[in-house]
Amino acid sequence: MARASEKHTRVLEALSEASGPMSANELWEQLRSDGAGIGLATVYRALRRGVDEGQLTAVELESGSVRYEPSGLEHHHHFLCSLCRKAFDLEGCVRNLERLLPKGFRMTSHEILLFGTCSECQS
Amino acid sequence: MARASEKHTRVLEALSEASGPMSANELWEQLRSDGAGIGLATVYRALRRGVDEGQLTAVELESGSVRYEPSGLEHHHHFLCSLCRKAFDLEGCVRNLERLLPKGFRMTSHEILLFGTCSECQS
DNA sequence: CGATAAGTGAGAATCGATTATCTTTTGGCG
DNA sequence: CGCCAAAAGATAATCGATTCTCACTTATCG
Repeated sequence: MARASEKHTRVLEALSEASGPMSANELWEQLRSDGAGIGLATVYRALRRGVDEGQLTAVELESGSVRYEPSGLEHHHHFLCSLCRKAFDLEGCVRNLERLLPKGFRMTSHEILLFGTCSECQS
Repeated sequence: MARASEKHTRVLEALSEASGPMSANELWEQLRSDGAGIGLATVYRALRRGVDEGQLTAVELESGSVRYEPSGLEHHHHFLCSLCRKAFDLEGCVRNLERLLPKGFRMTSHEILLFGTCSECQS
């Protein structure tokens, strides 16, 4: 049976404390620099199990890298910093997206992504 | 010097007639089914040159595949059909995106992506 | 008509992300 | 304490997308 092992827990914790969705690699680097001896494979395992068990959700903001965030967050969107490549959660949404929809199309969800430089990279 | 060869031209033409950005593979399949004997490598070459020369722009709507569209289109967004995976251009935009921006962040561009089923796949 | 640089096709090679493998470690329980 | 399934680590293998290689074809220009 699945155990809430320490490494597994740390991956989930890191994500719930993050300011935005993170990729496997970002998590791996952060956890190591935090002093956790953890393998990349373990990070991937934790992410996969997290998604399978419903605690995590995968978000795809750009080609070639999937990021993860805790499930059940309030509806929100993301900001992707062009310099550090980090993703940040944004609050709020916009209205009337339906009016962009062509006739005959049905919309089930949407995504808004802002690009630019984050406050860190501004300096 | 670069020549405007037939194959190269057909890739650009296909893109300018498309109803949305297309991936290398989509272009390849469409051109072949249109009766053009063309290799995948040639499609990639045409796309790369198109981007280099400024006629094409790459857009990344989902992880693992880059799509291309003619440069210089009016500002617009995209719809991605969850069934056929095709991307479609949308007209119009929304206002007040700036208000989503956290303090200290600078926005240089944005992207809006609607998901659902296209009119074709509705039936 | 050549000559030659550009273009093409097909498949091998590469690349980054992710997964599998296999051995070692660890947590929980009798 | 000792057992054993679950976890973890390290690294090899895989996967899909893209690029490279190389032999062959085709414009273009003198």
